[in-house]
Amino acid sequence: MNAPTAIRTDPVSKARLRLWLKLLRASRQVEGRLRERMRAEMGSTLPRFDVMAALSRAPDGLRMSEVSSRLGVSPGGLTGIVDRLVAEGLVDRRAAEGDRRALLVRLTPEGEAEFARLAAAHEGWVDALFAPLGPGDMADLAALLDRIPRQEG
Amino acid sequence: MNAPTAIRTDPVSKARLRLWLKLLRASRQVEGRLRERMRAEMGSTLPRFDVMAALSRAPDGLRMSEVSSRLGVSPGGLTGIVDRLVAEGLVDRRAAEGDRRALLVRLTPEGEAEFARLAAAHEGWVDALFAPLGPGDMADLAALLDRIPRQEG
DNA sequence: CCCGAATAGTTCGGACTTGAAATATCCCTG
DNA sequence: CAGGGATATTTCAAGTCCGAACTATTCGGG
Repeated sequence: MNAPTAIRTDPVSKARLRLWLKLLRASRQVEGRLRERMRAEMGSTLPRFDVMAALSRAPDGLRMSEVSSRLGVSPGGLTGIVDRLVAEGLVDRRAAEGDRRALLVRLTPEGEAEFARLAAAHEGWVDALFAPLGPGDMADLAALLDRIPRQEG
Repeated sequence: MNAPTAIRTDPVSKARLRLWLKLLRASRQVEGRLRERMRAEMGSTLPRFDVMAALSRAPDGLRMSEVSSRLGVSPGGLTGIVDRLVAEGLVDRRAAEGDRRALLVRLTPEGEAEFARLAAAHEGWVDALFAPLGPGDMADLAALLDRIPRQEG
């Protein structure tokens, strides 16, 4: 009678699907708000900000490939973003010593100032968006997210 | 001495920033894998799949604006995706009765078959990616994600 | 030393994204 | 019943993204 073996769609996999959709929605929600404010209040974009954030930690510059892999953006896509940052004078691109294939990309002083401005605003926005989560919640959420597989595998 | 009031960068807001980056990375990681397999194994894309998924729940069709708001994609962007689905014969777009501004979009029989194929594969991929999380973990994660603000606010 | 494989970047084509402007239609109010 | 504001959709420009093809350079083995 109503044999459980006849269940067609495994409820566990459906639950995982719903969880994934929830995770995706949450992430998109936050990202969308950050992008909107970055555009409207700062006149910039998240990809530009991400690249500047990576460079801000490396005063001596990073190779294109290093930025690309750290941000998880494809090398082709990075070229365009850096092109625009260079055109705006926020970033500096020059040959790496010892390897004529590679380029070193670095923030200019203007780029550092601009990044400081964007980073302060960005941190405040994130702080506000995640305010409902207490310290324990944050630790729990971080631990759970760590259980989702990374990279290759 | 060492007055706490002098702390320059609030560690709580830094922790929130790290948490957001972790959430973003997790989400991008999963999405990237799904996109890759959708492309390589199914010859499709996530946006197409998302639109078809929305339509699959509405046998009588949905308005462009309904699909757009359900998926959180801008109306302009939706036009292009639906254009391509129509060109492939997977979707059917026709005038709504009683409102000459609106269009009803619906899966064709071919679209339903294609969606069934994609959905089965997609569910399996998500299932595998979230396999490390047990039922309790999933409930916890869902509850935490629900604490992040939605929509306008 | 030299050639082929690996690596660094760019270029290209195509898809998707947003936000703003333009069109068309609806609906409400005076 | 006419105008005006709201709504539904498309078009457009700009940016971002991927993946594949291409160029340039480096490195390793014979």
